[in-house]
Amino acid sequence: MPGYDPTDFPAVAVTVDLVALTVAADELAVLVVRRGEEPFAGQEALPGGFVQPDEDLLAAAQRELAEETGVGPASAHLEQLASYGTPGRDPRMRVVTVAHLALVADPPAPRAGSDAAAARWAPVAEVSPGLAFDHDTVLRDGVERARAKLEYSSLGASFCAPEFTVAELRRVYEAVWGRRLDPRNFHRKVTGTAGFLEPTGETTTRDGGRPAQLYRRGPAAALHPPLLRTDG
Amino acid sequence: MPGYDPTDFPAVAVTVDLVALTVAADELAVLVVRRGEEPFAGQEALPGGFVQPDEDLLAAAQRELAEETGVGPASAHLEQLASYGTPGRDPRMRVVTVAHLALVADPPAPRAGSDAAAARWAPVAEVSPGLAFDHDTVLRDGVERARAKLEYSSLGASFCAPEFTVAELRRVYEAVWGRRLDPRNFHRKVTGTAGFLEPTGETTTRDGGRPAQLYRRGPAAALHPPLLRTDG
DNA sequence: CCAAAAGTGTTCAAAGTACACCCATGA
DNA sequence: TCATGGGTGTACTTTGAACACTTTTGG
Repeated sequence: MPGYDPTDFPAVAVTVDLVALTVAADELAVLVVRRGEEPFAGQEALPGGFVQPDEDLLAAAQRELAEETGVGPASAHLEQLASYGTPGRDPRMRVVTVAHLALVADPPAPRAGSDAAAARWAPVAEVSPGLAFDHDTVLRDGVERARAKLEYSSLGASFCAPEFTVAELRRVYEAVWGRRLDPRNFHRKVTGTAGFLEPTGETTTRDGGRPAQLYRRGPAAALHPPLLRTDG
Repeated sequence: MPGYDPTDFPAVAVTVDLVALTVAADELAVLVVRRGEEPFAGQEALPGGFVQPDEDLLAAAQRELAEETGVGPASAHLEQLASYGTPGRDPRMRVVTVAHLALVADPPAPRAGSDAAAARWAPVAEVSPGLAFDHDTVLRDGVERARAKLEYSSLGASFCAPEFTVAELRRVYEAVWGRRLDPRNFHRKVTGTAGFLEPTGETTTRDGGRPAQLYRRGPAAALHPPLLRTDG
């Protein structure tokens, strides 16, 4: 391994890409931007950009998320997903991208004024085959990660407002997994798991029916046993 | 996002690092190399190196693994782990490393003749606090990933020779998890899960006791329900 | 009153856990 | 013979799954 010098190693650009997911209208949606330039001009792509010289990878992803949606670090879950660096994935030059997964609570209207002209939240199935670069693969990996994480963590609450009902949380699970869940067993499961939910003491009737308890996300990370395999 | 030009984006080097694990003497061991130059000269580090201009990330990791151990792609499981790019993690310049996790069956004597002079398989606890760069973190993440994957896949067999007994496989699990398992329930579990093991029809007495059936790894990926929480 | 949704109780089946027990081998 | 480890059977407990049922709101 020779000494490090800019001429010693290949020219590689490092970017961060975002798989930003939200649940809107009981459907899993992803943030995409319309490309204005070649390559893939006119096609949609995941938002992304260069990592700045003194910027951590996660910080770069946070910056991108804020730029495209206005969502700050406090209102979304953000974690690294995987890196993609196949030669030729960007025809212009060698680009290694570190993809990140963001779970966003409320679908705030994407800011049209920023550098990414036309950003929008689109149902995953609507854009999924058809994204630029290798972003179909990246999106698939992100959705798969999100599905897996709901099963053994309390991350599903990241898709909900700070205070939410069990029914709202259940609709998140149903949207992400694409499967109906038994409301009664779901209720028993999430309220019966220590640390998963924190009751606020207040109730609401916004779902219809009788007043429902409002909860906040609890500190628990584990839900481990397979969470409800059935439908209702 | 401006056009791509080597002067437009920060100079970043991309490397691959390896968390190569094996089970030797009923203990989880990791491949480390002794550094000969600054920074961290004299300290041990995970093996790694630059990604070549037209080389895929996984291919680069395969090359590194072969260079350091002589192990080819067929005899080891290799997957991407995560990327680490905190500014300053390498004092010389900005380096983003894509860490990979390798599970190696037999601990072949590391090749001393290669560019990494002194490579060795060391018990994880022996080197763990004390590695160069941020490699303690990388190693911790790799071990955590390995532990998790054993629970819901048949990857444990990657630590065994092509043909192995249930007892050998159990010792792998015990080494990785650092916990004793009930031999009888373990046997029932792995032989009772469809696709997990493939009997070869032959037996051996190398473990002592009565002749034991030899198995190969089956195609199954899922083991899902929590695999044995108890000790013997 | 009726529909809809929250929340509880009950029952059944499946899976993990503990452990007694037998079998085959080598020393 | 005895110690060692492979392999089977069995009983107990926990958990998921299905579903009947009551309660409380809005229309």
